Amino acid sequence: MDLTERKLKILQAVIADFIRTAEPVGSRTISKNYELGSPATIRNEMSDLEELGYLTHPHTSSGRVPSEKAYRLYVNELMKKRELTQEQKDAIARDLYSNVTELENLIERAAHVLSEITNLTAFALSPEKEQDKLKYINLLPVDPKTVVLMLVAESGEVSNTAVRLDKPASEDTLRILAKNMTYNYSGKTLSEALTTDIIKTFKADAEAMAMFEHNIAPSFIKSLEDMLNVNLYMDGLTNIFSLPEYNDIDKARNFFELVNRKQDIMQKLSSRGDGVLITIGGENEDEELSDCSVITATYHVDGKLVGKLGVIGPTRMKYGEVTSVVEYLTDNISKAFRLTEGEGDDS
Amino acid sequence: MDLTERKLKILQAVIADFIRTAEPVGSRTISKNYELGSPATIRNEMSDLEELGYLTHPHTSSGRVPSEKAYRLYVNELMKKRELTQEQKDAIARDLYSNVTELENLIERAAHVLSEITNLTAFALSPEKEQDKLKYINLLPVDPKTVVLMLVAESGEVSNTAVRLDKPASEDTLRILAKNMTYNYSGKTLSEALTTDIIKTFKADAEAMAMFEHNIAPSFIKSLEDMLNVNLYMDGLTNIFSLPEYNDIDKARNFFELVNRKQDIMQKLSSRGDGVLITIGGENEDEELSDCSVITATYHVDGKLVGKLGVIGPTRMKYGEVTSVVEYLTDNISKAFRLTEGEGDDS
DNA sequence: GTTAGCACTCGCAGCGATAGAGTGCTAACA
DNA sequence: TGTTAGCACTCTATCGCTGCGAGTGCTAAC
Repeated sequence: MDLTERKLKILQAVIADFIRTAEPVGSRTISKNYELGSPATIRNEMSDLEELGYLTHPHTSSGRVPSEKAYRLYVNELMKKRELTQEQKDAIARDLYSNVTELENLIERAAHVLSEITNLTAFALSPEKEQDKLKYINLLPVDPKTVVLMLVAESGEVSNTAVRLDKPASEDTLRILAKNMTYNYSGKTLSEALTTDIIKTFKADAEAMAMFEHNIAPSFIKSLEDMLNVNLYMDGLTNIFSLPEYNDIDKARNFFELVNRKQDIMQKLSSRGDGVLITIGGENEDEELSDCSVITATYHVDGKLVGKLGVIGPTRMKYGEVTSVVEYLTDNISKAFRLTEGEGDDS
Repeated sequence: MDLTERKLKILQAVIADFIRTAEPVGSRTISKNYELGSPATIRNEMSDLEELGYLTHPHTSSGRVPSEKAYRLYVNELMKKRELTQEQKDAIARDLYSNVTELENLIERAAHVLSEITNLTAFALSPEKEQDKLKYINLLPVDPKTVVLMLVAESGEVSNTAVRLDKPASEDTLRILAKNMTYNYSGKTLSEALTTDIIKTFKADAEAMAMFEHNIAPSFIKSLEDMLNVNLYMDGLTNIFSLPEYNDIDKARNFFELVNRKQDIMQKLSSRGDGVLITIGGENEDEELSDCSVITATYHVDGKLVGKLGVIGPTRMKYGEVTSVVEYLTDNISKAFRLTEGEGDDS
């Protein structure tokens, strides 16, 4: 790793140029635009860099292209995180908060903003809710044989489902059931609630029990599952059409088919580590992503809810810029939601 | 329009062949595969058909391609709606009902199934809810300064929002407000509720009024708007990559950019008429759709909720087959939901 | 009215020639 | 010893040319 100063500068120049133009970079170009010596000198240095594995050659008589190793070095040491300008920050904030009332909404917007700024395909996962706790459960009569099962979580999320009953239920019965449920489940995390054997925890008369078991419990489980569900938002899919690496129709097709498998994508993303994480080309375990880079970051809401967002694009991407934006966005989501939740926490 | 029998048959043959192969159809092909005369005869007839505007010529020495006028004739008179086989119907039903509990879910699935069967891009709009009526409104205390505003509509849809209050509210106050709201709004359609001047209809003490006006009314309006919102589901976007007409990267790009503008698409779709509707190429008012055909159909739930689904694809599409599938699907959605709703209507 | 035959048109794949970008190597220079 | 100018060489991309094949339109015969 003991590259000379000049080699580092040349490498950086090649990477910068290639990221900008997507064309192999020749020695003359570097020589002209940077004060690093004559084309011949640059050539010699480039030749060394190639031997060291930082550059490659599409064919003998073409310029140099950075290897994954080069990008890795760039990301770790050379790249400067470009701090966003105030204007950019303002623009992001404006876009992000316009017309947003719910977290899901904010997340969706974040994916949108991210794709707009980076000109890449962006995604965002709504928070994982394993740690969210049930706070309050209620059963509300709508008509004699319909009740609404309402669950409120500590995060503020509310779920409700209309439940059909086999026989009419008295308000009393409902009240008892709801009380019982709240007593047994409030304070439990959603996943705990889901794995608790529901029936055993109950005390009520036979009729109420039967109703609970046959009508309410299934809906309760379904609601919990729904609340636990993580949503994936994607945006900027068509941005790849502007990238020369996807000019080939088959490449474009593969990309779309990849990102269309939402289940796969969600799994891949959620298995990634925390913080800002950059994986380049073959560093992605996934064969299909071997010529893409993926940048993800984690946002936290109230130190409990955790979600991810990021971009996917060709290995040639503006790592510095994208990283800054992704960081800024995750910070802002955390802030925005601590704020909303905070309004109430002081009571 | 007084085409001879043979001309009609030839036209039909050309259309069928072109729909299958996407290649201009030559006279020899027709002559070999159908008993309609020698190549020379067919050529003469084709020449006539061209003069009448039913066929065109990409260039002098290539086969014939059907014009939009030809497709229109085909759709109106020549095409046989291919009744689905029992297997196909079963497969659809299986796909459609697997794991479906809510209407939204069913609609989303319908779009999926439709795209799978037709190999085209399919979309489905969730029902318009202007005619849905409010049935029941409730305000439920969660903690001293949080209540949940719950709206239940006659269609069974339930909406709720957590509302933060400026000051704690007593259960009594909430009960009075909820009663008042139910009294004033139940039986009103969602749009009526939205246009009713909310404050005027109220009678309550000053404090309750203030709380209603500042905290609850805005959430109420938002909830109504949410409930009125129509969702667009699309599926099978990548199917166009299998179509030769989208082998050109620019064509593909345009298509994706078109269907990505969801707002536009929704507007275009909802402004279309009822029943099964086929628009071919230039018949679409929209410039961008001028080389596409669009087939939509309307589904009804309980004779009240109305939504649309359909496909979009090149003018060369299997009109007969697609029409049948679209019809079968809309019928089944109507049935499926009359069923679910029906369970309760007998009470 | 139908059909065989034939000249003609046009798109397309394959081929070679050419230009241009860029390298690697050698030799000279500081 | 490191740097640089010069030059031969390599490889790609582009253009024009050619020949092939598919298909037409027309004419004349049936």
